[in-house]
Amino acid sequence: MTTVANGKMTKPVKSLMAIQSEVQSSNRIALSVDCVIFGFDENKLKVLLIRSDLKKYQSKWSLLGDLVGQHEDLDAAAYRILKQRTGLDDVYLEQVHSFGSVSRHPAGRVVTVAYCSLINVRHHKLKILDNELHWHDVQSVTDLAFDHQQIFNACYQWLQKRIQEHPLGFNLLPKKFSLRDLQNLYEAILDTKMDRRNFRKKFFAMDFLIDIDEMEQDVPHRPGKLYKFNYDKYEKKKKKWVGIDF
Amino acid sequence: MTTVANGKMTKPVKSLMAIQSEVQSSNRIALSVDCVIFGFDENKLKVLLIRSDLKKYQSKWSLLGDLVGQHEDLDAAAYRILKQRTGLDDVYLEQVHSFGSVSRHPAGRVVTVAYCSLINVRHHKLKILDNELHWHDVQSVTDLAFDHQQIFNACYQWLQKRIQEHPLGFNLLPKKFSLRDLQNLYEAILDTKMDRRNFRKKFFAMDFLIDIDEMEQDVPHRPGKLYKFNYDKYEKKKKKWVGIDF
DNA sequence: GCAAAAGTGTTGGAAATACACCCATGT
DNA sequence: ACATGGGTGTATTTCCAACACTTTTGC
Repeated sequence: MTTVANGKMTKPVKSLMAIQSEVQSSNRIALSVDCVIFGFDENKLKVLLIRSDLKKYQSKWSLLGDLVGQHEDLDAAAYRILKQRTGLDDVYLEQVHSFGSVSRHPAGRVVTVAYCSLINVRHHKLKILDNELHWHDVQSVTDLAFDHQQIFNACYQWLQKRIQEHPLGFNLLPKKFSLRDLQNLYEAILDTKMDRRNFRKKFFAMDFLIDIDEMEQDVPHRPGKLYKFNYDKYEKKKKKWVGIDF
Repeated sequence: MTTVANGKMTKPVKSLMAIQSEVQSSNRIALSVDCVIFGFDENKLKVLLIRSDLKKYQSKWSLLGDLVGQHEDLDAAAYRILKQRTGLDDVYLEQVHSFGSVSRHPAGRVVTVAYCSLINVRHHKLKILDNELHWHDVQSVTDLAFDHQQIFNACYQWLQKRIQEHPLGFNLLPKKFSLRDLQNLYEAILDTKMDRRNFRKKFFAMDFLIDIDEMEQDVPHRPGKLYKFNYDKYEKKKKKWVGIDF
């Protein structure tokens, strides 16, 4: 980081103190984290929303966010918000993008960093239901508060792209799942239909599924086999991708 | 954004003023932008670096950055830095990632947002050479100041992935280029060798190159044809990608 | 005429797609 | 017995990788 303000640089070197004073000057900005928390239930992709804190947006839904503390790592702030809202802490979480328009927040300048999290809805019951916290179908998410619609859209697109390249989807499923569950997940997220046989072939060919020799229970049809995802094997085999593909 | 600090939320709605006071409270953080500016020259991928401002890092190179102004959009800050350092303003620029470890900067808490820019070295002469601003081979970039090595690595990886999926590379080339130029660019960025015939076939099949019916000049061998990239056609044809590919 | 890189096609293998029938279970 | 979805195999097509010779220019 440099400290040029006008493009004319005269002193090649600054003392630590000179920079400290700039960093501590009035030139500081409120920084928040907003979490887009995806879940999967009843074969639909869901997202966690709350009612906006703010009167101006009282009737609108918003993402889960909070200011980042002075002495808190950015990632840590995201984990804190997740923990506070869902009670979970060992979850998938990834930074997606930062949003910093001057006028994005009515209370003043707030730059926000968006994080995506994928959690298993069944592994956790929402306990803190303040602000009407609950799951919404992603299809029905419109007109969020602030610029949260834009943030949500960016994260949803990110997810769609991401699950095609990385095995994130498993975070949304129970540890044991059937191939049908897996396909439903992909179809829901990508909003598409896939051929059942080819889907199956593809995943078996990847060789990251462990057959745990159990079957579905209480289904009104022939039960399917259950599998676990083999993270270790995936880590070892990750492909190096070289090819051009616009 | 909400304002819960302890996970127990009592008031479901806050006034704008209540939030304003939080945003304006001491809970603010210095925010900077760091630019990783890539160029391509002599068949090598280059990056712009300066000497660190800071005595502590006096012998080290660092990225080009500056604090974000109170009333400045995040993207605008990145464009400003580019303009100040390179004199260019109509360039490719994209946000990559934010870095927010508490201890990443010795002068205090500074969260930084990394941007990548791709510019054509020939279209611009560096005029402001303060802090020994100049181009470095990416291969030789090691041991940057602050956490800039980490930022640089993230941006370089981002670039490698990105040029395989999107036609960014053309920003690094002159408007008119030969297929050899294009292949050299890809080989330099991806640090690999490609088959000339297959490369050619691939790009012609994409059908985004315009044959401008000119030839290379002053080359000591048979001159190649020159092409331009057809951005319009690309925008129309962009593929929708559905497929699983870990 | 020689050096250096441009330009050009074919072939074999791998992967993706499309597609239809039998099987196991619950009701 | 029937309804529901599970499980499997094959033929076709498409895409990718490997590979060698002729052409044009400058020197």
